[in-house]
Amino acid sequence: MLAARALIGWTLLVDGVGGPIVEAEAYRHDDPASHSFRGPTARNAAMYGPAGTLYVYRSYGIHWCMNIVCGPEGVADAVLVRSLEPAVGVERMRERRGREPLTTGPGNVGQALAAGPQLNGHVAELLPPERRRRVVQTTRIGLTQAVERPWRFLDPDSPFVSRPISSAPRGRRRSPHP
DNA sequence: AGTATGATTGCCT
DNA sequence: GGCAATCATACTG
Repeated sequence: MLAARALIGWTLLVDGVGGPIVEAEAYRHDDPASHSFRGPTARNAAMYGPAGTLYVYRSYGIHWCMNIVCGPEGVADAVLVRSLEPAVGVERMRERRGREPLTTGPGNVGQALAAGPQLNGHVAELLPPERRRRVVQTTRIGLTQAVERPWRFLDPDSPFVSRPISSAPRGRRRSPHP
């Protein structure tokens, strides 16, 4: 899960579209919340590839979510990409999404980058960070298993994270002046 | 502000 | 048949 922290700031590109990762969650093979917890299946096979392999899965029958394998081959540790900063190919993201936000939340990232089964098992294209970022650690989102494990990492200075801190509500802030 | 619900597919018991 | 690493919408107060 240290890989999840290390990935913050790295630019993820798919077919020339993407941006710096600002929010990610770690899923280890021995974690009840991980798709690899119960061993290999047809769906999670890509998780058993070498580090840098993409694992793309269908979420709730609707969304495509992207993971980057971060453990040794055969181990099936991965990092869920939850949010990016829209940086490269923003116009194409807009066409695909049709609304804001473009790349906040794993389902939205998948749509903006046109993730799908054609990407599953491919090698992720990653570029190193261009600047230093703060990273904070919180609990993960949307889980029913192992909810307490603080394996979500994010850049608290980025406006493109799905939630600034663990349990703060989403949405715009109140205007500062009366 | 919070809470609820439908969409839709693959894997689980 | 039930549920899930989600999102957008509709409703309530």
